[in-house]
Amino acid sequence: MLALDSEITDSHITAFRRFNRCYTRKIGTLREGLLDSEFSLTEARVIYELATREELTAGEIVRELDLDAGYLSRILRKLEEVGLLKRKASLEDARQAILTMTRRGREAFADLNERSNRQARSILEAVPASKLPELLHAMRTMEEILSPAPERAPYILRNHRPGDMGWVVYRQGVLYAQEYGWDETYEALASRVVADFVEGYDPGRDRCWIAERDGVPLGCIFLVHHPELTDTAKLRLLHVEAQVRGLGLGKALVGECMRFARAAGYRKVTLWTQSILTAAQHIYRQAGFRLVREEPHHSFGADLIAQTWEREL
Amino acid sequence: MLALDSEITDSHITAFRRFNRCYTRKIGTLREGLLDSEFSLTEARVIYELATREELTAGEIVRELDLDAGYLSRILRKLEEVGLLKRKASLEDARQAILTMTRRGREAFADLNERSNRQARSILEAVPASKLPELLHAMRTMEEILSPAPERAPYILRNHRPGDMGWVVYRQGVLYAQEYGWDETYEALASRVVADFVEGYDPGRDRCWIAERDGVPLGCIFLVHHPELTDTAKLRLLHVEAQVRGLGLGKALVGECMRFARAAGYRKVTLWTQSILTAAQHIYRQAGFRLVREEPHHSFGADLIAQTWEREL
DNA sequence: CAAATTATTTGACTAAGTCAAGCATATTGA
DNA sequence: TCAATATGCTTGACTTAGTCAAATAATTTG
Repeated sequence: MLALDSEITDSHITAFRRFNRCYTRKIGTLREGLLDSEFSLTEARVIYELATREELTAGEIVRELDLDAGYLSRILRKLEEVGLLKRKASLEDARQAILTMTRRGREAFADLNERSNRQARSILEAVPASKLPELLHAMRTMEEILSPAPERAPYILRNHRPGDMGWVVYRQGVLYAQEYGWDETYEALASRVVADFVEGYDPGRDRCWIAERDGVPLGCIFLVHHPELTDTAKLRLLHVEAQVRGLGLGKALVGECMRFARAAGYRKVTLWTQSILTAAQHIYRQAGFRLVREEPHHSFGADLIAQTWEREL
Repeated sequence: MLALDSEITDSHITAFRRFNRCYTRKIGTLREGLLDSEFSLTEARVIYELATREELTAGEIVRELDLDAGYLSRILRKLEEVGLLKRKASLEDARQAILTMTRRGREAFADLNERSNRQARSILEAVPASKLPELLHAMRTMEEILSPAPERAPYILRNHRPGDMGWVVYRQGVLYAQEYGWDETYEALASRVVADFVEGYDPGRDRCWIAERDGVPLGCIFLVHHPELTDTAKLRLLHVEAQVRGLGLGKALVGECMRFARAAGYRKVTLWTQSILTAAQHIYRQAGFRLVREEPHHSFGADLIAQTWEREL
């Protein structure tokens, strides 16, 4: 298609430029924080590179920060003169010098870093707490789309802590209301499940995992002991936030669960789900579960088919 | 953890700063587009102001763009010399001059604009077409969150809908964990309360209000019928988000509750709270409640004094 | 109407960055 | 092998962007 070799319209460009204006203004305030330090913005960027990556050469910094080589040369001399930086001869190439920060250099970096953190914090503090996850997610999205960085966004799995139980009920309530129109009785059910989990919590037999990135929760799963059968565990409340689906997060959560179940000595894991939650079914099947029972019912304001899945360990 | 008065963690700050680094770099390439034009970035900003807003004075530009007055003075002289700008005497104040672009000035602006558009387009063209909507959505999200909303929308009180129950548990869990170090058993309790509310919901006797602004929930309150006493209601789960305290939201929520309680025919409203929640006590007292009982207990991982308050209607 | 304030201009200055030439070392190809 | 060329870094000379304080003229205030 020759004529339309892009789908970019004027309104896209307008939106993009409007964002730039808005963000440039925000960033302007960030710079002010460095203003009373003894380093210029560029010097601070150089110090950042030197401090966060060991054994650099001048050329690497030039390429990384896209600086003029002469300018950098002077900056490095200044840093060396004030004792923040040491050069040592490179064995591979006598034209280069290996740059390393001195202890004082690392201190200067720590100070700059602290300043920047405070600046960043002051901006984030002005954001309503409820909007913070949304903001951080939007930033991450932009980064991943704009920068060709191929590395897959890392997430971490951690156990629950205060705040998580409510988050689970909250997000699942919103999610299932949005996607399937379930009413608040689902939240009531989820509330009961988390309440039971917390009150009956036995660290050897129960566990909750929260998947998190940049301090923002992305998904969760629970493994709880069966009320009657000692050798059976129940997998509950699996969900993955809509924006991060397709990264294998669900699979990772279930995998973590199964590892724990095995280590805890369970012989069997069961789970209860709904037929319309097809993405989850795929994950369960992959994890070795099989569907053992189906049953129509009316719950959460909808007609559903409940499913029971099982897997022997 | 020290008394955290915000929920901003190191990982949030790291993520924010990582985005800034990434985006600063992107913006750097945007500037290059102006490099081969005859105007500096600041000159371009001045031209933008002059072209998009008629009848400016120098002082207005100084305030709008936060420039040094002397610097601006020289920029304006340059623009006038090359024939982009005309000054005419102000009738109101002879010290000022009214600045207007000439036809050539508007052409120069159109040219700059075109350049910026091409730059923006070239960045957007590098984005896979399938990711474009996601990118633009993320930008708009950031803008809306970061830039101070122009109109101060007042809050509204509305009844609950799907998503709210979970939000209540979530926010209260986070709030009390942060402010008082309560553990997740508080969330378990709140979960049970909302579950009971939903399952026993009787529209004539029970109600939940969510305070909301711009679609963002800010606080909540519940009024539920007493399990045994027909003429008694219980007020539960009052909370106001930290950022909007001091606006009288708590008072408004309790007031709404009391109006409903009267209309529903209750003769008495009781509530159970903790002695450390002093801000709430003030609201209860103002609303005509009186403290009838205190009792020490250990709950939510803390030593507390429970209070029962009552008010006859 | 004098004193204080405001809007703008001017002169003197500095910080930040660019460009090109130069030097020493490395690499390449006849 | 060695001359030609490329690379890594430095230096000098320069420009551009921006700051600061004093000056000037008009306006407002007590």
